[in-house]
Amino acid sequence: MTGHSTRLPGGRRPRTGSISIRDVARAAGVSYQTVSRVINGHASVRESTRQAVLAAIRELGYRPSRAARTLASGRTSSVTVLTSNTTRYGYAATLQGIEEAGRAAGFSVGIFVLDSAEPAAVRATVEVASDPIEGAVIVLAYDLAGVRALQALPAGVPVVAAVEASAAGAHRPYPHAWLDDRAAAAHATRYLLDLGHETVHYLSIPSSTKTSDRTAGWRRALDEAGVPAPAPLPGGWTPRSGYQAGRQLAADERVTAVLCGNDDLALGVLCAMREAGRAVPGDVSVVGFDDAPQSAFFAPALTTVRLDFAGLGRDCFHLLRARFDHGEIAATASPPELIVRASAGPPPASG
Amino acid sequence: MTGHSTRLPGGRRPRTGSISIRDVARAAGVSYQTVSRVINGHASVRESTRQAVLAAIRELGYRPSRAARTLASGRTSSVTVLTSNTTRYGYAATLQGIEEAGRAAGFSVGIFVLDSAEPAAVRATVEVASDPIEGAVIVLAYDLAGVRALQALPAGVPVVAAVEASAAGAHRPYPHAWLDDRAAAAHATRYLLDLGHETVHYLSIPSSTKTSDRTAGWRRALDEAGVPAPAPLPGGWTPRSGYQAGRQLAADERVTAVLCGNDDLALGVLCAMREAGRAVPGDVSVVGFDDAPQSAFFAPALTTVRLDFAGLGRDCFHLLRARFDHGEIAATASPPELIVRASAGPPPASG
DNA sequence: CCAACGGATGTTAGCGCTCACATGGGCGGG
DNA sequence: CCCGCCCATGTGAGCGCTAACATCCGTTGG
Repeated sequence: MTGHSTRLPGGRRPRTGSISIRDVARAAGVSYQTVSRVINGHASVRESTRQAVLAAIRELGYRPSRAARTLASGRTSSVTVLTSNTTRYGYAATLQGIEEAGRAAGFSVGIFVLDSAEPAAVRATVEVASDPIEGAVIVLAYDLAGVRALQALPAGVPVVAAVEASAAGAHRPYPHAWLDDRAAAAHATRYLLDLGHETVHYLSIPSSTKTSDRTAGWRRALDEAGVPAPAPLPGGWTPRSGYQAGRQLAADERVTAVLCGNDDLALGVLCAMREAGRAVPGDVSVVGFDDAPQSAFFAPALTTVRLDFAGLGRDCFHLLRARFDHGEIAATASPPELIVRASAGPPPASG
Repeated sequence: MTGHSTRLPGGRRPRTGSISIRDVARAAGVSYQTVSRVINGHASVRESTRQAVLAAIRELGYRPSRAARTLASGRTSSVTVLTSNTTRYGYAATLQGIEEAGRAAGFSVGIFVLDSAEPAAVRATVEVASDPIEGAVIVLAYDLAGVRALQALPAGVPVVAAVEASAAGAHRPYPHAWLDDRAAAAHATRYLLDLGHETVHYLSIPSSTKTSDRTAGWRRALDEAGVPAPAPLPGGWTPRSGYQAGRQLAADERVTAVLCGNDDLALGVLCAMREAGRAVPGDVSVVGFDDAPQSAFFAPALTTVRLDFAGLGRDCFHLLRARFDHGEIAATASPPELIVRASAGPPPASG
């Protein structure tokens, strides 16, 4: 027998070819702990040592392993965002905001999309998405799937939610950030009313709850003006859905103003009106929601409510950190703002 | 002295409160290795044992730690996608495709956005994004930032790229997936030519390389038809950019057909034409690229090229896995397809 | 001139998990 | 009736890193 040259019990695969902190230490002639100190910017490392380590790092092309670091420290440096969609403007922009804030703080952000609002499916996705150590989660709870995800999240997972306007009385057991789309909807409705319209119809996006906030804002404005609220039309998210609803709206001579739950819906409505020979804004005014980059170029240019989704995303991230670090965070999202363009005007002369 | 009750050297914080495989093992009365086997679906675990372990898992609410698993196995189960944007339709849809395929395979997907194409910025982002153990990266190299990221990626990082049509002769040192937008551009151009237009103008998106593939396809179709190619107009990504270029185009009586690098650009052009009193498609035909969900509802409905970004995303992911697992993957992305709607028609009667 | 100090560095343990191997108990065949 | 085999399970090691502590050294002040 060749003795110790035989594979010892536990003699291991050299597995990954990646260079570790130990390789760097060897190259720099220090202990690996010193390397760790350099990486983490700890004080009390002599400048010459630090330089030697840095040189070794560069030479070997060493990059730290996030997994190992997370495991060893117990501190995570990544967030997972749960969303039902990545292509819709509001969602994508929020995501981009989260990523921006996260990257600035040295966090990596992961995404999980909720394919369906089906409780079992949501539960399954949530299950894998909520890692006990990678932990932190941001849920885009603009819709049913998101709200359900929030509920399905195991207790103890640090979470913040991006939600529709926070209801005054609603108790939410998790930190959350929101854009005041309730006030925004009220504002847009009032704008239309002030233009002289007798009432304003509302084409809604699918709601996350029984009472959508945009719907609530619209209804409030109508109530305050003492105007009876027509039944809101339930819409989807897409232009197609807006188009279908738009055909109904166009067929009804009495509708002269319609507020849409988002710009895609408004685009569909615009298309349906054109097809039906109803002039916008001559015969009917339409106002959108979100101010997607395209909306200024619709025919006619869409009057809409601008929402600072990226700011909301950043706020969500900061809220998450605040939860662990300190206590205070300043909101960075701009308040909603009505962008007046060409798609809304006074009602036609004769009623 | 209370003896061993004093903190031993190395006596540790019980740090994370999270339940580990060992807690489950204790609860189920087996070794932690058996728990590991159950989790990983290994054979040779007696059914009764498996059930006991499963019960313990449920009861304790145990969820495996991805970090620990990755670290121990050396195998990663996550991908990072590098992109310069998340809101643009093509990017967002590709991302969604990657996520879908990834989730189906039990992978988590992270994103890093490249804020700028500035080499130093790209390098910095790439540096943090490429974890030596989480390793795998998909780059959305539709633009300069993406292409630079590809170059800046440290050697040894497993990477696949989503690129513009693969140039026949171009040697790419990494696996990549693409949609044949070169052929698609040629097809769209030919369509316009066949409609009777003397030539076709091209409004390009910013190119990742000196020779964009969409541009190349357009030029090829023109060459094949023996038609001189007008200078392509350099555009950006946004409707605004399309609008600005569109004003120039509208001012030139000779342009009767314009192909746009994406639908946003086309939207801007449509807007500019309308403003200039040039009828679409009566006076000038415009064709877009991508087939965003909005495009069918533009005024007029946009004739455009549909690109299967989600399929491309899925392909990228599978390519990445194939690199390590087996060798073959079947493309799932649908080929580009010209969607004929209302924005293109024959040129005006008199030349 | 030596104790006490403190800055720089090394040592030990272990995060939660997987891998390679060791072990034990039930079974069939000689 | 005992051996060898295999299935089920346990044990030992270590993935790359951080935290806590130990140690070593050159100073300084009494």
